[in-house]
Amino acid sequence: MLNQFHHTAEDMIRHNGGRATAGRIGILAILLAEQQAITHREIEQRLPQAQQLDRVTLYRALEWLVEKNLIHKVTSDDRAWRYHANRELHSHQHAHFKCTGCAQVICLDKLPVEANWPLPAGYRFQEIELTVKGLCANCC
Amino acid sequence: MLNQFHHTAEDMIRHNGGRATAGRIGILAILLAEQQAITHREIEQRLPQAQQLDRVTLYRALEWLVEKNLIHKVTSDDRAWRYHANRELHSHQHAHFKCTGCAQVICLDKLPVEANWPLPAGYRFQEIELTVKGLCANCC
DNA sequence: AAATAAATGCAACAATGTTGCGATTATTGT
DNA sequence: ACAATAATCGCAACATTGTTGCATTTATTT
Repeated sequence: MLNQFHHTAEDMIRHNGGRATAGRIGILAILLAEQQAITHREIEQRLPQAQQLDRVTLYRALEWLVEKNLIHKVTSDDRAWRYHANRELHSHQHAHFKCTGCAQVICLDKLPVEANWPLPAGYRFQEIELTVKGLCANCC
Repeated sequence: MLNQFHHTAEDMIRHNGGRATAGRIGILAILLAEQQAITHREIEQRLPQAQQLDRVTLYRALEWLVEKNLIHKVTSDDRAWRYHANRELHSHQHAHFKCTGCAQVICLDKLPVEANWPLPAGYRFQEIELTVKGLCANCC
């Protein structure tokens, strides 16, 4: 199961001209296997004991993966970034849902908001960051 | 000019049954005078030398003001909250704009998104947090 | 002016993230 | 398979933002 993701992860990394290190592969595999966007801390916890990474290495690997557009970063209100693998079905711009009960973050696939946002004169639009807050099925 | 705001600030605080301390009044006056949402740090810088507050006091005053609904907090991607005075024209829910050049944050008054968001079954909607990113007139 | 609850300031801590730099390792060319 | 090399890693130290506990001060009430 996870092996499958390991293989995919390694491919994705090599296709981007990066070194296929155990750390990067492990991290990306975890993010590919995960339905939700998870934090640095949660990634650490999911890494097998045998291959724990230094915190700095983890941050740098995540930074690299974001740069290469293999994963994306979600801003949240608890000052911790969450990460999620990029899949084709996700348009570059999509919304996120955060449960105010358990802090789980999932991606919502559509972003039903026009990019032509009514900004003040002279302002230029770049992107939208949208988080819907509420309670997930478990916390309801 | 700022005196005007001081007066208003004091009124707002007293109407909410809180103590009208120099710190609270000063902070709220600054936020009332400001067009944008500003950080803890920026508030500190705008406070006159004569009445600098302890960092903790500032945080607690802001917390109180948010609680009393006199100001609101804006989540951003740089892990720092920004604060802005509540005005009647702002509906409880509104969007924010953040300039990726100068990090300035302003409030956009409308939130043209229905509250009936298409969430997964069993999920309950609470609120929307929306930030539009781009360049402000100065940074364009 | 005294009593009292509310607000403040200090010290210490917590969480998240970053920088510099020497050590290690994946990859490439032979 | 081996050596060379640049990319990656790990450690230590630091930065930023925010929080907690507790003793002191202060705005308000009586």
